[in-house]
Amino acid sequence: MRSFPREQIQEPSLHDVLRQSAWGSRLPEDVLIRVTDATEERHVAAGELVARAGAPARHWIGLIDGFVKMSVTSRDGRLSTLSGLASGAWFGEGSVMKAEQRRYDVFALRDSRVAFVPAETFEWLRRTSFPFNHYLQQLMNARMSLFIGLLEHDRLLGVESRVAHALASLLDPDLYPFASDVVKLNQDEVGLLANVSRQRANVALQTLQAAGFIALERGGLRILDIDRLREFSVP
DNA sequence: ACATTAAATTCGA
DNA sequence: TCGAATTTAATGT
Repeated sequence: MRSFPREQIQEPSLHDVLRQSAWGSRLPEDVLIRVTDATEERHVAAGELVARAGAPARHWIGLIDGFVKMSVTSRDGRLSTLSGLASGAWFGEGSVMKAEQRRYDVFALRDSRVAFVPAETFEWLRRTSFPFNHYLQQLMNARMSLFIGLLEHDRLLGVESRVAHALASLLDPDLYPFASDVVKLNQDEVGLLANVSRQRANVALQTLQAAGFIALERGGLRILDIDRLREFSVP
């Protein structure tokens, strides 16, 4: 049999993960235990679906660890990536609250650890917990600014700015409380997020590197100046 | 689209 | 188990 000398790091338990999450940290322990018990956890391999467009939304979904993209396929089969989601992201609350079908496919871009909070539990939290509602408002507000900013960039700005914004959005503290400055995305995946070809993403990334905003590494990059990256705006 | 380079995997002692 | 050889993936132009 083979042995795996490298990856022997113990994963934190689901309960610990939830307790440290942006919303779980606001809840009393007994509530959190109830939520943990109801929540199921899955590992999703890179390339697999986390959620399927058209399926009923029965869960609020948390990305404990990994990277995931939201995308839609149009009727003629064209694929468009709408947004990437990094570790610590909680999403899908919109469809759950409206008790409707999922609007987007969610694909794992790398192996991911995912938590599924049942809709009933989610609704119970909404009915009973003030702090949880406060968190939800903050989350939805952060998402709103993200998408408005996205539209703005998409329509008015050039490729380097779109790439810059796509990267900056991955460090949004409201959406990803535990984000590190190391973004483990290859240039292909950066291209997907900014809606540009891999080759063009490469050129844009090098421009951003020359400006001192990021440092390129193999298989990823390091964010050096998040503020200037966020504000970077050229037509 | 092609060339280069870094990383991962296989192979042979 | 070590390092050289080969394959594969990411990057740069």
